[in-house]
Amino acid sequence: MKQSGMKPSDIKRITKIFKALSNENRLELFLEILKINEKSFETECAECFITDIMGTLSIGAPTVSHHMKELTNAGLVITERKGKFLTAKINDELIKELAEIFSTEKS
Amino acid sequence: MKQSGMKPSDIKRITKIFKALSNENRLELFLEILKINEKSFETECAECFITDIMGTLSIGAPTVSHHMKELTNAGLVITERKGKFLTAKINDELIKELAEIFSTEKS
DNA sequence: CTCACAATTCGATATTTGTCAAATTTTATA
DNA sequence: TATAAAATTTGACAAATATCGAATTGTGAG
Repeated sequence: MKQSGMKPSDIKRITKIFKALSNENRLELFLEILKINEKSFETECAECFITDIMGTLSIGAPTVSHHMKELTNAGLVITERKGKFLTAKINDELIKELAEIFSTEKS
Repeated sequence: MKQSGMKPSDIKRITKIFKALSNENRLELFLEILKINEKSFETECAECFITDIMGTLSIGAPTVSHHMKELTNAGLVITERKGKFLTAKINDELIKELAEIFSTEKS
């Protein structure tokens, strides 16, 4: 029961995380990055090229750029520029923290 | 990796859940209900009186009412009227589903 | 060097959201 | 039944958000 005594700053940080996941396009971006992250469990190459994902979404490049920044600011993903391209990978530590919030004794 | 092939309707449903948790006051409401839910694991009385929580928040009754409806609509909590009062308990099934989204092979 | 392409920034706009005060409804009880 | 307390509904409004098109920047390839 990790969430019992939560500091106001934690509340704020966590709402920011959930807000980042509360938009359809942003959630799809995140899940896509998460999927790549899982797939490349054995191989250590867990990077994901954002350009590739873009095609599957019905929004323009400026909006994707904006959404990526929100996912990054929330701490959910870590981005890196590879030449012309932007890559992203999952911040596994944060995911672990989120998993704990939803882990209950009533399994 | 439950989230890989997710239907559009699922995406929408899940964004609604995260949106419900993306506001500070609503998250505090939810966590408070969750705390009661966990505490009363052995005893089967997992209900939580909303009036009691209200005092800890700095918003008025209409806003609390509105927030409770959002948590309910998202499926996170189940409410019931007990006389004059409103009680809420956690929808454990949904919490389990959320836990799965964040469960990763990279434990 | 320049061209093409990926990404970002900027400015604008329509929509959604959080909150409140006032009015209304529900329910227990004096 | 009359009152009070809890909750909800309604209507309003300011603030935040998602998205876009246009302009700009960064980068590798020819």
